[in-house]
Amino acid sequence: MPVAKPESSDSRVIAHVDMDCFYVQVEQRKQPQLRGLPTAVVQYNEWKGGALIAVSYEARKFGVKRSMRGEEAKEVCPQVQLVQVPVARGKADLSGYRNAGSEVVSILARRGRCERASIDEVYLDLTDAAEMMLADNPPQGMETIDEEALKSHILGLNNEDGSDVKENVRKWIHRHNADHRDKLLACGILIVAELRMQVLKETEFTCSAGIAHNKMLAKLASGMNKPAQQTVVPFSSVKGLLDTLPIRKMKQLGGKLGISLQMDMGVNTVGGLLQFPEEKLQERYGINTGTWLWNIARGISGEEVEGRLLPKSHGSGKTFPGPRALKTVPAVRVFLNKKCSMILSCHEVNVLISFAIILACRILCKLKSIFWVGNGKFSAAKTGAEIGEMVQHWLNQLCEELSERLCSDLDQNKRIAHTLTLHARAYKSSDSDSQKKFPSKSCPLRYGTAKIQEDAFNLFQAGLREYIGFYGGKTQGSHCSGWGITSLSVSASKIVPIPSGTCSIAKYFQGQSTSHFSSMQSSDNLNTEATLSLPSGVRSGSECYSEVNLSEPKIDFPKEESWIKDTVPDLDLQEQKDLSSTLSEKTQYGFIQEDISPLLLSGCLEQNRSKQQRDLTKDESQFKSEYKERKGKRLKDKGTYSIIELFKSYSPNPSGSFLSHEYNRTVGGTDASSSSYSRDEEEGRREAWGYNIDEIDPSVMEELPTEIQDEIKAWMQPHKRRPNNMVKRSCTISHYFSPSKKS
DNA sequence: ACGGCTATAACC
DNA sequence: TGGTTATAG
Repeated sequence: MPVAKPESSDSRVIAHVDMDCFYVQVEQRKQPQLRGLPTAVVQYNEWKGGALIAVSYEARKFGVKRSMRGEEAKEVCPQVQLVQVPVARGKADLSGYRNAGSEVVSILARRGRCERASIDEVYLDLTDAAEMMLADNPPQGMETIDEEALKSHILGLNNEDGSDVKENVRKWIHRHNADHRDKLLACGILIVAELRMQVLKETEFTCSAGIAHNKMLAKLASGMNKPAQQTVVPFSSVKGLLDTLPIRKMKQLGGKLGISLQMDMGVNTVGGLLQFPEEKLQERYGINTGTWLWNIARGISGEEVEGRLLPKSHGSGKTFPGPRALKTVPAVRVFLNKKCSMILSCHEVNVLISFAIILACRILCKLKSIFWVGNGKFSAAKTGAEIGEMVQHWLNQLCEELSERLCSDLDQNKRIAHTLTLHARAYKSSDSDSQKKFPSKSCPLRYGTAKIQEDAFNLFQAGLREYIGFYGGKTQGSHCSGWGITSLSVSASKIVPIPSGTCSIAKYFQGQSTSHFSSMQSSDNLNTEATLSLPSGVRSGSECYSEVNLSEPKIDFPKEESWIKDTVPDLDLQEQKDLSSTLSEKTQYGFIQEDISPLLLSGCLEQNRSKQQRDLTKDESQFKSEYKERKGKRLKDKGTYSIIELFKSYSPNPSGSFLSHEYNRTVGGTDASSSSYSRDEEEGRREAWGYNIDEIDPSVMEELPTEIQDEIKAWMQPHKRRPNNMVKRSCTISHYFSPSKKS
């Protein structure tokens, strides 16, 4: 798993910054009266006081630990303040913490390349900043050293008998005879101290940091002195550090690999690895892991700090542990059924009363099952159909959250996700292979909450078909009863920035509209060129996505309302092929530019529309005829419309445009800027995508600055080397049009 | 059959 | 490739 990347004589300055009990700090900022008190953040308060996921340092003094239950925490520390994780849509909502993390990242990114390693951790490459400082204003010549920097811990600095620790640090920083690497680290100390103070000042959060020559050592160091302190690993103290470092403390070695090292190789410290030749380690753990191990034993780790401020994927999930599993036969029902049969078999009881009781039990069960769907309290259900409803209910919640997050990512960072993946865990109580895993499934991601919900549910059904397997129809009815779902999650990945052309055009308009674009621009945009410049025909026509099998028969559940629906509008076979080949083309590397605007429109605008307007989507036959029509027109489409639509979608209000009405009319002949869509306007909006390049008033172009004009011109005649392009694009657009079914 | 919810990366 | 597995906080 870890990949080898040797690099000797590493003179970089790398920092790892780790927020102190981050969730607690976020809650304390919200409720300042909690500051200084033993505090813990807890999620799901129903069962034994909920599970702790973050513990303040004050509370840790009392022995409160992560992964305690709320009640346990109260036992060891009665005065502990328990704050609940916010709940939205029946699940924990971490968005407050994610946003707080972004605040921090935007500050830490100021002095060098910055990699967001998790919600509360970043790596910084401060080499350039340190070299610059060394050249311009070296610490050795500074009169005073910042107080925060003086509080640093420098590994290997001998602080003996009551000597003034800060004074020792000051001397270390000031040393003129230090080697170049130590001097660089001295600069790193000052820079990181300053960054940490800025973080504190601007966000009220404290953090700890490690400063070293590579990521591995910086990470190691950041955890050594917490909270609110920083630790430095000079080159000279690396060996001493690793020689005694328990091997499990090393990142990546906290799991099975670390256990294996201990058990199979008898190695208990990182330094203990030194005795093995590289070949031996490779032989045992594979070429990559082997070299990696050999290197870390020597403190070598060439991993670069990636310039990435934003996450690579978004996900939303929920577990339904044990008793709460989304399962077929709930305990309560079994219990009641037993009672019922006991009563029935008891002769002295009046038959009429028996029936009344049974009826009452049935109603109770029914109520519970419905109630559960309403507020998530009960997991009672009895048939596959009802499990389906529960799954659908939760998937809808998860997809809603995911969609919301995708939309803000699009808004704030101008990025689009291309793959939707569904994960689930399930159990089968009766069957032989009960430990069989529920397969995860993915498909192209279409923007828009309803579409994501629909697709996710289809993915679930595809997974379920595989998971349950097909054992005949009716005879097996009873075998289907013993299964349940213990976790569900949906995630969006393959997130790429909108092409730079679009971005620079967007920036031009940014100047004209008011504050629509938010501050967090990622350095990821740099990747855009690379993405776009990749040769487009590289891959042969092979499929990019394994298709969810679209034409499988429905599963027969015992007595069944078959809740597994057909998954796609029934296009003819050729059309389906077109669609899928489009998908593989589209998602090859990045995407075809023309795909953007349908995404933007059908996605985020739709999100802003009210729910009752959602049923405006076209029905299936309309969709099909429109699809065919577009197939016919494809050669006329040149991609122009997508520019226009893109502009519209950048408008500061939900539906309107920052372009003037005149502009809209000129360009599209449709006024799409009213604040809500009527059915007609919806139609107009759709039709707008069909604009022919010739329909655009040339004067529109002339209003733009020349460099933008050039960009657009280049954009209008793209993909010369790829005559097939138009066909594929056309299909893709139809794909985005595909009607959302009810959900 | 309670440690929940995310996220990343390597492997095949 | 997508899907699985390991890892971490």
